[in-house]
Amino acid sequence: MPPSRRAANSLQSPRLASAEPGHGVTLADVALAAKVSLATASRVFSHPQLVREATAQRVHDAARRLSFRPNLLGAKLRAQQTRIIGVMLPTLDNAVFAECWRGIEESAMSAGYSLMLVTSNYEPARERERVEYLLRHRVDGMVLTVADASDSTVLDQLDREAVPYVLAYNQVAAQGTGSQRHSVSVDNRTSADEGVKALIAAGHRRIAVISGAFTASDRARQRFAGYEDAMRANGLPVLAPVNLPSHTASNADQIRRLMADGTAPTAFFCTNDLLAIGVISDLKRLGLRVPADVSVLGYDGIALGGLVEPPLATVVQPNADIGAQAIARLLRRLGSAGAPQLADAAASQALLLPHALRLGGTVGPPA
Amino acid sequence: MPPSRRAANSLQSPRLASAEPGHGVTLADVALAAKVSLATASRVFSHPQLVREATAQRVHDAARRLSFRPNLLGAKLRAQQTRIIGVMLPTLDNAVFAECWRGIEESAMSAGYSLMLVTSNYEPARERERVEYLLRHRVDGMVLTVADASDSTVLDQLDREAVPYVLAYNQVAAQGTGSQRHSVSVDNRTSADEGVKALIAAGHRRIAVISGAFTASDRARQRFAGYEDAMRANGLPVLAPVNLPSHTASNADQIRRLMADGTAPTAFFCTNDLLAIGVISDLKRLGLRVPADVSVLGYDGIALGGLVEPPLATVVQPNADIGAQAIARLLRRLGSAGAPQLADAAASQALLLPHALRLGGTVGPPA
DNA sequence: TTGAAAGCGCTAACAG
DNA sequence: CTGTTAGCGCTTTCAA
Repeated sequence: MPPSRRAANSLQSPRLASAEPGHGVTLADVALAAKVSLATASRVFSHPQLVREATAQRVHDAARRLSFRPNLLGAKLRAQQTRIIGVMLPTLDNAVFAECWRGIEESAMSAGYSLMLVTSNYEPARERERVEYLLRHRVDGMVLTVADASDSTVLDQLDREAVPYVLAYNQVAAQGTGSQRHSVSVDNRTSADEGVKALIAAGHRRIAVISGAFTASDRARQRFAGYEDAMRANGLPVLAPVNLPSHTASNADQIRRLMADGTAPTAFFCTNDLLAIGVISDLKRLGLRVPADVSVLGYDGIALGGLVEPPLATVVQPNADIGAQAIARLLRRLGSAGAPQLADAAASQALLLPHALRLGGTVGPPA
Repeated sequence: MPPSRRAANSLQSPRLASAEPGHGVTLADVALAAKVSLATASRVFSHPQLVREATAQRVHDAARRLSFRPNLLGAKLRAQQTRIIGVMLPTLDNAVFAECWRGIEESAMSAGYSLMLVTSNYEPARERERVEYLLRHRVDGMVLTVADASDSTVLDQLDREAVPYVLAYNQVAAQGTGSQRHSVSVDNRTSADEGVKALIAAGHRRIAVISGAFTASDRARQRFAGYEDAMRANGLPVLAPVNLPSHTASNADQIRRLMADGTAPTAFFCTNDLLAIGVISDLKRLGLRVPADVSVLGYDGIALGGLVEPPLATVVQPNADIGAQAIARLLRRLGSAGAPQLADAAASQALLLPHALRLGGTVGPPA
């Protein structure tokens, strides 16, 4: 048999025996049934304005009748763009990122984009692996949070390959560094500074910082810098940060040691809410009352913090909005695919969203 | 020009001007560089055992030199299977599902499968929309949690189209109903029964159930049934369930009304931990102490519950494992693509994972 | 063990 | 407005 031009639809193709409605029905089948060409059928779905109303209707009818379901794979392969956005977050176990995902999913889906989510668990090695994975899927762009944006091989790679991406939570230097990186975050340092100043305004002088590993989070470092700013501005002693290994386990021993000291702090600034909730419990187990004996200020503004009693005092970030804006910015970059770098170079690369302080609750005057 | 058979690799193809390493390099380029055919190059990656060691090495070298990155789209389209698993969860804002995702991601990725996550927000309409979306992406199968597995158009559709899926959290009737649905969950009714019996053993007689909307969660209904079992078995009065609209807002008014009643309950069984944490706070705001004045038992065993003080007493589900097992079962079904229904019909469709009670903490004897 | 050839399902020039 | 045609990048018979 010569390489003959078969009819658009080969009836003898190895169709699976099982009759799965919608499965195996191709656009060609629909075109055949609607008595139009494959191209026209295609247009009905991708460029409806190019096809006459009546024709479109015939195609739609046929599609419905055959329960046609477009195979996005074919479209993507041919179109050389997947309309998939890769998302890499450290973990979903921290509500911050779960809330962020809500914003991401909502704005991506409503813009007709699909998502592929991976988590890095704050590990740079896993970041590389997961990003490579997203790249193999030919995502059109990425929204991600990396451990350390100022020293990230993954970001370097993305830059090198000119893959459009927008950072979420990671805050790139305002400007002047020449970095073309885009980010959406709050101003970590300034907001932390404000939070700690509120602690100082409440009368606290000995304030300690509890944080996760600095290596796993540039945000934690920036927030610590904000703490330093506030303390220095008030002539108060900057205490060495306490870096706790786990957010999700009791760190009672470390807390006990801190409080046993003659010069125990009267307030804690925790660089994230999850940590703050753990610290509050540890304090309670030590027989200390919050905020009567010790005040605790968190950072993140996860919904759960507002649910507990007393409510967690914290620096609130608009988590869902961070996700939504990151997608929005990425979409803008993807839209102007021509010369994106130049197009919005004037616009600030680092979008800073407003933060808020939620005080009261776990913050009160020193004992 | 006749429909001529061009060389495998067309040099005049519209390559984008931008030099993006790895982007645009195809298997054909690699084959050319390695001086083998496209077919051989392909085999090196998909069926290494079919190709001579030395040849494979040449191909690998060329691939590395050109920074070749396989385009999964081409492979998927041709292979007629995507190795993507669709995952639909109600929300990630409830830590139960975030924890479950961890198990899902880990076992899927390590099996070489990709994931596509969508959330339904407990809304059947959105369930349909999101599932259709996953289907268009031609996922090989799905792991999902639906609002109500016993009345789900989405599940009916999946059955009709013979799409392999495994339910997570939704617990299908043990057997006898003839349903071929697969599920991984704990035994909701039995575990709730045990939890409530523990409350009774602690001395409680008036126990109320606080739950989310029954329509949004068959688990909530099953857990309520477990409560009924426990109460009836002990000759205690079954109180009407209190269905709260939101997990993430204060429901203080409803709680106040309940407690104002002359016959206020001495213990609450909340059908999920998030709810329990909210209820505890509401109780505290009413000036009631937990567990001194009122006991609270949750359900889910989210990590956070163990962090608060006092620790949340609860029925613990192995969330990450539910996700991991759901993937494992799905993979088994996908593997034996031939006659899956018959192959493991003997095995229980409904995998019940062990639960555990975590007592103490917010549960004590009645006042 | 390797190569040639035929598509997977869809889109997008280019003609008509 | 519609049809013809040539692939997107990859896998997989079928032959050699």
